[in-house]
Amino acid sequence: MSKDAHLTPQFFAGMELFRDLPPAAIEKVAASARVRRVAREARIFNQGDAGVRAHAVIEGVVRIAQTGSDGAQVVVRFIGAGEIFGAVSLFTDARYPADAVALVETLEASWSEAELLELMIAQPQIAINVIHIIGKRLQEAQERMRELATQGATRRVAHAVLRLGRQAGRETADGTEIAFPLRRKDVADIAGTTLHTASRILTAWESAGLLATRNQHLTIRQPSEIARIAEDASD
Amino acid sequence: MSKDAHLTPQFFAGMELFRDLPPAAIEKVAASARVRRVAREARIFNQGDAGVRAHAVIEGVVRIAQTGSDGAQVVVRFIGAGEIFGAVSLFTDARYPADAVALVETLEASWSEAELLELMIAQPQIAINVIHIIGKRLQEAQERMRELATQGATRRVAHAVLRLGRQAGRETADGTEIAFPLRRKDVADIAGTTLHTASRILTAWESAGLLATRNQHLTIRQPSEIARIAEDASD
DNA sequence: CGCTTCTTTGAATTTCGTCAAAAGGCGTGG
DNA sequence: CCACGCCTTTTGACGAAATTCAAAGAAGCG
Repeated sequence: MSKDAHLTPQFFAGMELFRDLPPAAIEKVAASARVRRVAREARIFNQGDAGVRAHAVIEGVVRIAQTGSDGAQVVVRFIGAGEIFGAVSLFTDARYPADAVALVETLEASWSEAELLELMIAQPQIAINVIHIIGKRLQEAQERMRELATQGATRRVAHAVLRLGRQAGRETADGTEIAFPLRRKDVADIAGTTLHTASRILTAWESAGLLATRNQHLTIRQPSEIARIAEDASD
Repeated sequence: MSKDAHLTPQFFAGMELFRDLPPAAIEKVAASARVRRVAREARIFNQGDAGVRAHAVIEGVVRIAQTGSDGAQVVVRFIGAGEIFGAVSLFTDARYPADAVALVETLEASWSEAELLELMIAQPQIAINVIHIIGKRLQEAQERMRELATQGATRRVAHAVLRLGRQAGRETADGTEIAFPLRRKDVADIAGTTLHTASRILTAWESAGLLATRNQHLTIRQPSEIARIAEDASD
């Protein structure tokens, strides 16, 4: 990973959070950001931690997962470069509602609640961007709720794979490769099923040539076929 | 229902959306609102409709439900007096992502995207309030996702009932009564199960004296016991 | 090369959805 | 006021789907 090629104001200007801001405001954003390098598998924050900050991934990937009192967990989402996380709880709880773990070595920026609030008052556009971002996530969450409530495991896994491809897909000769390592357990926790069921489904698709996994890296070879399964009520 | 006793600026000032605004701004809010009376069971908007506006319930209750391509649906939430709805899609889609149906006769206010945007630019506090509101909803959605993915139907119904009690509970001699009519199907669509399973569970609780339903009105008689079921991993 | 972590696979069990049908409530209109 | 019809709820039986239990196989790492 490049040392700090991304620590320029240009990077922040390209984030959805800071879209349509004047250069002077971007300077302020860059100046108040705290930047940290995080090792693979390291935790950026834990569910229940106080001292909430707003975070953004500069380079790398972060997994956001919520754990219940019984230990069962769901992957809420993966955060890639330019995306924000941990910001929802800023104005609500003062406690993080989920865990954030780096999937690969990651460079991360963050702002305190006071800093972000000040930026938003000065630049209402930032607040509007935040609404935009979490609005989309709320819609996605509601879709996933419907899927979980009404569809079988196979379709949910198909949706999970497609969503990952859309969010973190990289085109290769072989198909769409998902840019970060994914364990079967991760897929299961996204789709809302068990490690075992997810394994069976993915292995079956692998045998059928719909996708391939090599070293925890998943490649979608026949997106159209997986899309068909995702929509096929008989699965 | 009172004719238009709620159409005063005071009502808007009490909404979370317009919290901490100067009186002059509240006046503007009131002036630009379009107010409508909606009959029981009438649709305020349909999933897929264009021409999105931001809505708020002044009096009554609205059910927000999302329907999949296969017809299966989930109740996303119920909106009571003072709460907003339909606002998430404002900055994202230009299309409503769900249906809104009045459960009882309802008085509803709405603003166009342009109006709300103007209000937010002038008063960034409004945008911050929106973030607060949809942030809470996103957290709730993520909790429900975890429940749907990991818990059995009994616990989910228990959570649904408790959530309803918290949101729309009215204390009576008999216990906490939920302020609006609820069909078994509604409970099922909230909990993410079928009408039949929901009926079995609720009937069993009714026999055990944990709750009562009279004329589609549900009263929670033993919240603590239902809370125990909601947390009990063995259910 | 051995250990740890992840994945695969089989079999038994359970839960819940589906199918089916009857019973109950409420309002309407005769 | 009663009877009819529609909508909602209850209940039973059955079957499919997925979780759980169990164990072995593979792959990467030190």
